Amino acid sequence: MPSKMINPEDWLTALDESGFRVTTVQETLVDIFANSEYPVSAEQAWDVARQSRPKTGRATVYRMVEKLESLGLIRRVHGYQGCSHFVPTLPELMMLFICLNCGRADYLDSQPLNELIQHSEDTSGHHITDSRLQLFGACADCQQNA
Amino acid sequence: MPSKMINPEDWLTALDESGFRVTTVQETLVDIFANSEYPVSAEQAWDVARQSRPKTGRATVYRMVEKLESLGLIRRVHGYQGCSHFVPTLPELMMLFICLNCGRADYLDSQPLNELIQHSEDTSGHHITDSRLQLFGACADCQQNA
DNA sequence: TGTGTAAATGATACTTGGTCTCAATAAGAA
DNA sequence: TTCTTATTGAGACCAAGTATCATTTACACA
Repeated sequence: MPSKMINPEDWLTALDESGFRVTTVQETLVDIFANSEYPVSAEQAWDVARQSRPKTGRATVYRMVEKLESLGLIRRVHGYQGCSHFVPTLPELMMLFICLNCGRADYLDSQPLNELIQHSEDTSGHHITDSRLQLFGACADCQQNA
Repeated sequence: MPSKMINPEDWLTALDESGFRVTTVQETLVDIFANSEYPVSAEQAWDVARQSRPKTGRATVYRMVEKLESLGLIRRVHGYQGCSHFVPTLPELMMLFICLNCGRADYLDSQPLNELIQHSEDTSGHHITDSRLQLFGACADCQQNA
């Protein structure tokens, strides 16, 4: 489902426009992260990358993850097999749901979260600049097939 | 603020009732985690524990963190200096705010989160069994003193 | 279409956070 | 007080992630 709205070409353009050189490793890694419905860790991406590009270095993968994260193209998934997996970012859909059965990621409309944050700011007096919401459970498909 | 509602004695009782033996290290570590307003990591707790109990072992601290977390007495803070810090759990106040300036943790009423989860279940068809919400920003105090 | 230069890469050494093992210690039931 | 067993401390170990540095490659410009 994310793949419908995520275009690896756009990621390469974003990297290019941020002054990074576009290399073949980058293309390989962008494809891996942009096209998965499941959260992907750096180590997993490294394994996959080496299938088509055996000399890919470990550090290169970590460096790439850092770039993609800093450009906001991927985001870290917390509390699912540790905290080292990433999914593509969809700005208007920042409420992330992970199915504990099949592992698939789904993205939910952020509007309710925005309202919650607004309400929390009003009642607590804190100024909220960043938020992290993740939901876990059984996805609609997995409930049907249970 | 959490200290007002958290009683280290209750933690020791909970450990006892779960069949764990109550030892002096446990008392030391329970005090450390229960009394801090700031998120505490296992390594930090180890450092503090050794000030009063120099022979405290590293593994012991990690084992204790595991017990406290499994009993739901502490919870992990994600995305603040990594994901290895813990704060006491306050069941009705599961919306955690961390001030990026002073580092203090504040707990907000979970009711808005419960409603958000209910709404998300209804609209997505997923069955949500667990959630994680964290807010970051500048706390009321730090805004005043800025 | 080459060439120079700086960025990116790969190999590998290293660090850090966390786990495992096992002999010694200590809690608490009898 | 004694016996049993959970807990502990020390240190070896492991895996994820970072740093270093010589080599390679993108790409600006001639």
